[in-house]
Amino acid sequence: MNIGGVAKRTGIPVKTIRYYEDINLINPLRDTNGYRVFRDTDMHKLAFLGRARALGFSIEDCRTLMALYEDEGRASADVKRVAQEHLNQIEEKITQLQSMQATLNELVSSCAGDNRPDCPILRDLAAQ
Amino acid sequence: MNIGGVAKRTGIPVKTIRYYEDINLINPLRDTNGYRVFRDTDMHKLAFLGRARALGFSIEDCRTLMALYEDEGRASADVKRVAQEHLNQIEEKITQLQSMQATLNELVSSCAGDNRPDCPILRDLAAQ
DNA sequence: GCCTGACCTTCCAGCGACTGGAACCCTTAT
DNA sequence: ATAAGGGTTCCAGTCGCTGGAAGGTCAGGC
Repeated sequence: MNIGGVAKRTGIPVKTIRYYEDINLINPLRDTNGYRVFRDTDMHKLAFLGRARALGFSIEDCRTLMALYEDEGRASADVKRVAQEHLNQIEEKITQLQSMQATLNELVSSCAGDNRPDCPILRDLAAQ
Repeated sequence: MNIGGVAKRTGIPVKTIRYYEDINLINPLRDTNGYRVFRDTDMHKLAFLGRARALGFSIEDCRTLMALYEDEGRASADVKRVAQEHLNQIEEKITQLQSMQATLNELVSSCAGDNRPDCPILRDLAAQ
């Protein structure tokens, strides 16, 4: 299958697929005309990548996870560690965003939002 | 005051301050030796930027907010709109991250994390 | 007057994960 | 023969810094 078909099937943009080849996440064959030819294994890998990326794993994490997936002798502990660390980072990020959200919520709801210049949001940012 | 002192006072790294000048967020004077000289207004601007960035506003939002701050004839509605939009994006991001968190939590807690290869995390990613 | 060390300067490159665009080749249908 | 719709490579840009190289400046001690 050509790259366009793969993009349609996996939902991963053509450019992204090419990029994944560039950074050696996948390694499709080439036709005599130079076109990429994707086998089932390539499609599987892309699907795997798509799901891992959707869970927010970094490209390097994806690389690690794929390697573990292909290593029959892996220890599930290694997989779990990667996932746990990623989960921790997500939780940290959520906490951070929630703190921003709380502050912003307060500021936004205390701002009249009319055509007068007086604004508690700017007052807070200027910390007068 | 020189850039080093400003960095210490505001907590904004030297490199970042120079970058802010580069993109015309601030405009410190220059001494005869070429050193940047920061007035109170520059420090104020930097503090403003620091707080806005800490609330997650993009650099372009910061530019807009600073312009509004300096415009005595502003309408608070304009400020509110910027903040509200930003808040919406933060809330969207939180929702997204929480969904990842839920999935990852399930996967992580269902993985034995021992030295055997069997792993529900990889099974899920492979969607076998 | 010189040395050292801590400042300061500019400029260029790199991060992550794509994305857009230019310039060009291949295939298929009309 | 041509046009549309694939495919290819390569380069540049996104965002907000950050690191490093190469060099100028300043203050204090000898």
